[in-house]
Amino acid sequence: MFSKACEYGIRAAVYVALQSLDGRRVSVNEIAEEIDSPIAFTAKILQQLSRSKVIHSVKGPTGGFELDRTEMDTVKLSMIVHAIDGDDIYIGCGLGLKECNANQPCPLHDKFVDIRTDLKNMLENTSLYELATGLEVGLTYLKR
Amino acid sequence: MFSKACEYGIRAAVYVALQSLDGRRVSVNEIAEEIDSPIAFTAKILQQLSRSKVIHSVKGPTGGFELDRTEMDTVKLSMIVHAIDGDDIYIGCGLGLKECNANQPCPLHDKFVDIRTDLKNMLENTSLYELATGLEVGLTYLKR
DNA sequence: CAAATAAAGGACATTTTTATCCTATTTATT
DNA sequence: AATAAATAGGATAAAAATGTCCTTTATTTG
Repeated sequence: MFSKACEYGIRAAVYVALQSLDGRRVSVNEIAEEIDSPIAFTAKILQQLSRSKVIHSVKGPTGGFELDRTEMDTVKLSMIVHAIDGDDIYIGCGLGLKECNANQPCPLHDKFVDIRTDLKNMLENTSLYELATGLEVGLTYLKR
Repeated sequence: MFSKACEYGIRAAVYVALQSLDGRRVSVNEIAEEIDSPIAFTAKILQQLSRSKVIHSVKGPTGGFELDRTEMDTVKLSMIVHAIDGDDIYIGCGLGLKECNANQPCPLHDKFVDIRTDLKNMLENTSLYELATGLEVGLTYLKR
């Protein structure tokens, strides 16, 4: 569904949000350790997220990644997916046709649109804050 | 969503079904031409589908690929996806966690399950016959 | 100011996916 | 039996995704 990069990206962003709830800024090393992902690859992804304004980065000692409380509400999963995987999930045809649309639909078009609309809505309505608080109260997990 | 191989596989299978409605057996070359896919790669995918009993292959002159009318009803998209992409779409965690399940869910688990259930149902309830007839009456398209 | 810390970024390596090419096998037709 | 047409399958190539390593840049602290 999502690329590996995107999976790591979401997990990383949720972890950053979780720690930011406590006012903690976190390093790439800590993030990779806590979400069980390859360090250097995770660093690249965090760069992307930072450039896309999904999370905030600070260089130097005591630096790291963080999000302020308002951003956690504003940042939806859709922004992360878009920053890393682009908009394939939203606009692409399920069967890979270039010119598939409502006027010239592929055999799967209508059925696919339904599912994708649900996915899109879910991503656009799910904030990092929501996911981070679920983790905080021990309802969900990020490792393994 | 699906791999390129799977996209080609579905398009190829639907085209085979469409032609089989008219009792026509089709060659790899014709299929690749009609669904606008790379010939040799498409041949490999057709081999997979043939080995998985999704379509029927016949060697030699006048040979090619075909499906009988009953098979078109029996063969669902889920079988094609399973034959080519395996069951990642069904069982994998949205965030790539190995041990994600209802007891130890990732932050996205519940929301993901809903969407995936819909996708699964769609794939399991959509037959090649249904897709082929849509093409036949000119409601849908396979190229571009 | 020097040293240490942490992200940014470039270059490269590995793995997986996608794609091609060539030979072998099967089979219909003459 | 010979030929030709078609799929099967092995070997390889190319491209994309994933992953690693090392240097640069920014910034805090002593």
